Amino acid sequence: MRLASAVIRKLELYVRLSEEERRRVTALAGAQARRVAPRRDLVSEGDAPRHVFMILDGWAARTKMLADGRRQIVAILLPGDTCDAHNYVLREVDHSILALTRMRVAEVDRGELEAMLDNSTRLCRAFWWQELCSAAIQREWTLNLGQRSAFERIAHFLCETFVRLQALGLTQGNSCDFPIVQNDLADITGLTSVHVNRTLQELRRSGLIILTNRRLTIPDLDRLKDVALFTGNYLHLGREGAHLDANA
Amino acid sequence: MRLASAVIRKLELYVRLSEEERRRVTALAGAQARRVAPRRDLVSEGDAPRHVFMILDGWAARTKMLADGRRQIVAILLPGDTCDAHNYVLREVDHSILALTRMRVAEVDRGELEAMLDNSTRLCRAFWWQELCSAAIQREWTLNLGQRSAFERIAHFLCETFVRLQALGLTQGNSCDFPIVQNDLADITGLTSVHVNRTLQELRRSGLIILTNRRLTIPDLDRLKDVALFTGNYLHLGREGAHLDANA
DNA sequence: CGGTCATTTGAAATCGTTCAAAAGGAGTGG
DNA sequence: CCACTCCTTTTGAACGATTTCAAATGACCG
Repeated sequence: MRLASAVIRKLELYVRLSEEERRRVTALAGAQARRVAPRRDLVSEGDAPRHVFMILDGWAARTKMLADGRRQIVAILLPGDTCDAHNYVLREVDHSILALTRMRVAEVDRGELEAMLDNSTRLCRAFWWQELCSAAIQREWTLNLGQRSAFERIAHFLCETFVRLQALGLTQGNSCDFPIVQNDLADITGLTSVHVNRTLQELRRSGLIILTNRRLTIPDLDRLKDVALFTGNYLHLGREGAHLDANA
Repeated sequence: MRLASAVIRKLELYVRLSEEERRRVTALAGAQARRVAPRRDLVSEGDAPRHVFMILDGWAARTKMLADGRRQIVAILLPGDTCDAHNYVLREVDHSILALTRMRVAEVDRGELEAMLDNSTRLCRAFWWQELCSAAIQREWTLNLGQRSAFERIAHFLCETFVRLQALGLTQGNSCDFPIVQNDLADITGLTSVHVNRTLQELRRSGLIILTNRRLTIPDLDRLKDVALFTGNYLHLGREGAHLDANA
């Protein structure tokens, strides 16, 4: 099943899985796949947690709203991401998940996921690792919003997203799909869309990025990282579970 | 042992524990207690994760730094908080933990913690719940920094902290200890300390808070919540695990 | 009583917002 | 294939929130 390949690739950023483990993940993710149209909510604030979502394809955003309508995107979910694996502990979710593009999502039954994890320490660890990485990204976003200027902030988001995609094999050379519109970018960075627009122009003028037609090119990633004060350490992409590899 | 009482109280915000479970937690937390002086790092960025920390007493901050020295406090840790229960999965930590006050901390061996959790689904769930709450708070901080004005932002932080303390029984009527200096408040809210100072004055002038001598009084919490656009839903303090209560 | 750290104040500069409108795509139905 | 609509991007000018820099004041500790 090609469908679940992003999920497997994501897990294997942490640890190499056995054939059997890969088969199981594939079966689980493939069985309950569903299509979602862009701009649709996968989950709405206040819902009781139902299933665990695995993103097979497409981009989504975790969003939070204030009573007066102000909206913040608090996380971007990319192919391979599993979200809310343990949320069933809570009574209701405190945020929404919004499809940014056309998507394919597996809505996994939590019991089945647990059964799978009970059978494999390695998988269990790999899912743990994912969750810790999301938490680390969330902390980095806090830093991003609190300390970086608009210019650095947008540059940082672009670096982060590019590196995340790269790890999954979803980049082509120094470019990648980038389906996020300026309005969303504003909700990600806590800026107005007007200022996002001007700042993007500045990034373009500096030759740091090329962004047209929902496609992003970063001619010199190291230079962009520099201006963004980006270090990838918090993404924990160094195959940190390699000592647990199957068949090693 | 009085020492671990905050830890127990925190866990019991989620689910009522059995005598036996309480005894175990107490033993675990009490055995490896340690004092920490204010302004000392408990954990430094780049360290390999060692133990799990349980805060018995005092306040701490999770901090992240940029290469040029800018610093952001990404979370406040209060008595009863357990941090980094599962961090051992990662190679190195991507942030520091700084004591804001004199503290008492239990440095728990991860194996012992796991052994305890293996023996009790209820405890396991309760620790889960804690971790999910921290993640929810982290998301709320992202919203806070991205969307709220300086005035709302500080008000929101004060609400959140007061409510968290209240849940632990660490408030006295409408006031509580508040050991955070304006400089730290600046690093929490992503503002300059000068602006924090002015905004605090504004909050005082509006009669929303009284803050002197490391002591915070909130004459009308509902009013403060209103101006902060604060809703406590993300703190998940509704005894959400009550259906799992021991002896119920 | 001196020293260190935290709070407060002022004035000028800057970054980012606001409001309003124009220009540029992309898709749809006639 | 054109006309129309909707959505996204871009532009301008004025305004406002927050920062910066520098210095004074106040509180606490040894």
